[in-house]
Amino acid sequence: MSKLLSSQPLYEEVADQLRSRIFAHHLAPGAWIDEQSLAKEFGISRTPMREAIKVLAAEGLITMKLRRGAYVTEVNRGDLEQIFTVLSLLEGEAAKEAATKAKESDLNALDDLHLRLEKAAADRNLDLFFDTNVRFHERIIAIAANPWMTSVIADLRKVLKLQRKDSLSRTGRLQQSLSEHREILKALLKRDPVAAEQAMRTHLAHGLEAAK
Amino acid sequence: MSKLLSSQPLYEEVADQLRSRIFAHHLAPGAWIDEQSLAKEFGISRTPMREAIKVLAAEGLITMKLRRGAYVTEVNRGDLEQIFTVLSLLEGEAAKEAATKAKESDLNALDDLHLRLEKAAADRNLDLFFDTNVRFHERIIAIAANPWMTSVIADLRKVLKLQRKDSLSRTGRLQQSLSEHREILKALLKRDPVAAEQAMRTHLAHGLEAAK
DNA sequence: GTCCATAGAATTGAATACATAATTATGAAT
DNA sequence: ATTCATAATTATGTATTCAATTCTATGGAC
Repeated sequence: MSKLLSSQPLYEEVADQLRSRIFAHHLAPGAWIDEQSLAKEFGISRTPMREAIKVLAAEGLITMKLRRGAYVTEVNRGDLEQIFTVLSLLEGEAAKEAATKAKESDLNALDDLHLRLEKAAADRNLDLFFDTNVRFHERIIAIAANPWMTSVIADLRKVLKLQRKDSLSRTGRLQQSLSEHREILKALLKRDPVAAEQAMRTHLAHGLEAAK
Repeated sequence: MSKLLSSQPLYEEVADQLRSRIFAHHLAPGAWIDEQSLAKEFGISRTPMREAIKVLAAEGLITMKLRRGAYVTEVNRGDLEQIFTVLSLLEGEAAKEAATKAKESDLNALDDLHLRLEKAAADRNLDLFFDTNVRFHERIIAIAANPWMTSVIADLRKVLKLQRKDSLSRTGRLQQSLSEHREILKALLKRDPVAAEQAMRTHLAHGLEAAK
């Protein structure tokens, strides 16, 4: 089945779809990736499927075992701690830099996002809350304008998504997360780098607690 | 040419060789990766060559352009600044954690490595100095024992290696680097996390200056 | 009935073959 | 002579085929 004139290579499209399946736990951690069945299901040959698997392996979502195939990566408590350690460092730095680099339009956008966050929380709309939360963080990272840092953070966040995201549904966690976001926003609006960094680090440290 | 019973997949072996060629600037930044010629030269088919290229692309050493092949990544001054920002954060954290986590044997090993470093400097043996320097840093990172952080640092350091490493040959830079290492070691031996982090950050910040 | 050995099936790894898009070269028209 | 169009060549992307190893199942021995 030859795909013509696609704007992105087939293996990337396949990688996207595999990623979605993994995040949706349709392919659960520890599960074996049956490249033959999946290729048949996608209507493609094994070649682009194998290339897609290698992309996800490089991202850490898939673990390859020599001559024994590919498996969805399993992250344990230790991995989570280590990843959060790195993430809080990097996103803390991003917040710090954002405090000085942000343009007025950036701050307005963040203010708006935070407003949506408050609204989503008030409406108990967890999906929207989660989505807006991600966008808030991504916006701060974008303001720091360090593509290498951005890409590292993105990769680590992908690995975190292997874990189920039921943390926010915990009693009180949503309100706490909200108030932490308020602190971050406040520091950014005051253009206080140190406070922004501190607030972001605290927020992510609590994120670990919430992630079980 | 079928390779039997190899302990690592062919594409990884090929990736290693390609990496060496890139670091040696035999494949210079901006150069086109001719997968056909290279596969023929390596005596393999294009399949594992393409897989190896994807691995290096994930590491950031190679940049792929849709239907236009793969090229050795070119890093500019801005990239270097951004990468050093991330590296000094992460290796600073590694040094901080090493200060408390290190066992006596670790500290002895670091002391020994530093001695070799002083010796290499006295002998004006730049290659040995550079090699020992890398091992000193790697040892500290290993003590921090955070595989995710380790892997991020390793990837970023690979990208840095795209740049020629003539910085240490600069007048005085070698002596300065040495004295910075002394500071790091001193802080670790005193098990002072804050000082170790600070010393490592300073060291890497100067590394950027030295990298042109 | 359990354990080990061997044969078969299934699956990964690699090579070859083919299709499609991009680049280069050739040639005609202005 | 220069420019544009078209043909030939080259390279990438994908499919198919082949080889070799691992897994599984069957059968025999204890």
